[in-house]
Amino acid sequence: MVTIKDVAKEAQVSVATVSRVINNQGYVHEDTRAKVEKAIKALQYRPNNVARSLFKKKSKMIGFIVPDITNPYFPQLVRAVEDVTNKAEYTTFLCNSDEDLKKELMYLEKMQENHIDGAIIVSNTLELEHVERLNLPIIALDRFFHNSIPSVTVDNYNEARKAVRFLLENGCKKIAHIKGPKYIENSILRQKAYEDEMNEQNMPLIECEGEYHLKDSEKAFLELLKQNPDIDGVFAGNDVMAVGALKAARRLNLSVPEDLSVMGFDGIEWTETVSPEITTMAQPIYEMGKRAATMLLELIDGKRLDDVHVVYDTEMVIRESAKRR
Amino acid sequence: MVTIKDVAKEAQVSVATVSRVINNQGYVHEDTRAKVEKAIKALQYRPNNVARSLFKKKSKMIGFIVPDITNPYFPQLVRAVEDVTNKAEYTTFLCNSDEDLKKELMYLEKMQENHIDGAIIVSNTLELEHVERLNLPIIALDRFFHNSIPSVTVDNYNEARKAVRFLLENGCKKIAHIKGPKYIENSILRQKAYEDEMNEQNMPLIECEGEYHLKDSEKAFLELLKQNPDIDGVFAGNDVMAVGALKAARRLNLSVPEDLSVMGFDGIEWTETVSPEITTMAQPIYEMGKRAATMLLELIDGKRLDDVHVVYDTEMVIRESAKRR
DNA sequence: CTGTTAGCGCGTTCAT
DNA sequence: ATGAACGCGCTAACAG
Repeated sequence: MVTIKDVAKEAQVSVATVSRVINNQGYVHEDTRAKVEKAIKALQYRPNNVARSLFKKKSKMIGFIVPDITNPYFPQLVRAVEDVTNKAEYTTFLCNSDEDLKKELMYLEKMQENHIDGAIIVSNTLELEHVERLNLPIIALDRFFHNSIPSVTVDNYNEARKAVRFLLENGCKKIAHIKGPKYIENSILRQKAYEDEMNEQNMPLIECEGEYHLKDSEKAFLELLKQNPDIDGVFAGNDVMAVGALKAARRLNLSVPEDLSVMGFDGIEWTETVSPEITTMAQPIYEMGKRAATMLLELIDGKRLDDVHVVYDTEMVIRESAKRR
Repeated sequence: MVTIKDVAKEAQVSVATVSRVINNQGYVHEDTRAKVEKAIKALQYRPNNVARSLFKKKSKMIGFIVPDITNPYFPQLVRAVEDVTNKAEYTTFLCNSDEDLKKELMYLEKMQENHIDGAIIVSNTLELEHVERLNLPIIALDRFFHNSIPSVTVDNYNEARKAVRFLLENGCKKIAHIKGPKYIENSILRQKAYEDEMNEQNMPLIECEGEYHLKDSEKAFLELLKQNPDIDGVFAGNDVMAVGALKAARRLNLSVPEDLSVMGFDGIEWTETVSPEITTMAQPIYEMGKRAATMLLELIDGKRLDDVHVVYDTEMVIRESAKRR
């Protein structure tokens, strides 16, 4: 391994001078700079970020904890975060938590050990103290975490109400809801929105559990449809489950949207791959990831955040599965 | 920050002793060990992996370069790699290259600077010298890289031939192929397989360019169908493009598989979300990621690999879009 | 403008 | 069984 010392020797200067050249700071004569740069090139020298981190207590690395990268919602987020942090010369550690507290804690420790400069987390299981004791800039993404932790989310409740209202306005008489997991904040808010909207219209609640998964949703909703053949609309807690609903409908030879209107939430690409394409409340996913990353970098730079809790609206993307009458 | 020194002071021993306890090596009296462990707990001490890496020249981090995490094939791979490396106490840096040589090189430099212990790469653009000068264990995944770089891939050529043969055997008379990008090895092999199989049967080649993307594929294949209404089978270079083909068929009101048989390649989840579900040559994606990660760890541990170039078969998953007559 | 030097936190000889 | 001391590669005073 070629070190700063080797470069110094090659260029016949001191290590300090080399350091000045690398970091582009302090005075250094043009001629010496040229000599050093030549030596660097000749030796193919790359500064050792580990040594640098040790001294600076800044690693230029950030952590990102997501529940499960194979859930199509998250890759977009990861992409956005990486695009932003990268431009600022940061690298990103990715961690899959499986919504498992133990794993999350393990990852936090690892991050701490590696001296990361900050982290973005998508979690409902971690508690404030776990995060606070890192004593590091943290941004909560996709899910609100705690008042004292800056966050980037969508207005799940109000946007979900809009979704249900859309089904109502278009003449659906019996609207079901496919719920997500009980322990996920988002999921609860979307469910509550459905219930409040329905109650306000004095309409009966018909629900089943889809666990944010395709197969679970398909199965549960199939049962629900069998028991309630007059269901003519469904609001799924996320797009993955909306696809499940579509599959269930197909099994019973129901036409969408003629017999059944299907409404999703999230705006993932799946909604465009299926037929009919699914109407959904699209989150500005990439934008959210970008924002969270930008905020994190600001915190790392010691700046203060303009908005601590950023809440986005969704965009209702009307497609085939539920449309204006 | 609490360091090894603080622990030493608290436990009234030397740093060397604390180090011995942490790393569980060398002799240390049970009583002193207890004292040290108590101090560690009291101070909530965590060893600083940065300092450790500096000394050991081992960071317990590995790099993983993928073209684009939003392509549904890769999250599975990422998942598998992470699951394996994690068990061995490694953390994974994720990098999106966009198949862009510049980005890939930038990432390699970053990895080097951060002193990673090894890397897994999915790339066709990098050249041997770029990778070799890292002087680090490297595994090529999904795409063969160079004879001297261990790899984990599927037998693209032969498995693609099987796919085409399946369409032939089931009576397709005019079979088209939707090609992937020209610069990706996999894509070329699958195309060649199609061409060889067709030529062997003295059947005409009908091709269009799908770029491994949904929209591109849909658009290109739509045109192709218009010009060749008698196409009754299509082998898409990957599943994403197979979905595009399905959408194109729907636009022309063609029934799948009655009017048109559709065959994909990869085995991503999309093939199950659409209707009809797509017949595809499913790669053991998770297994491949696991294998690559395992191999990398073996190399890092200084072991020799049993198989340097691992080639998997695919599994033909016969579903609705193309089936036995 | 440039060089010398003292650590950053840790692991490891080498003594004891 | 334990401690003192050196060095991993780098940066930031401090001198000159």
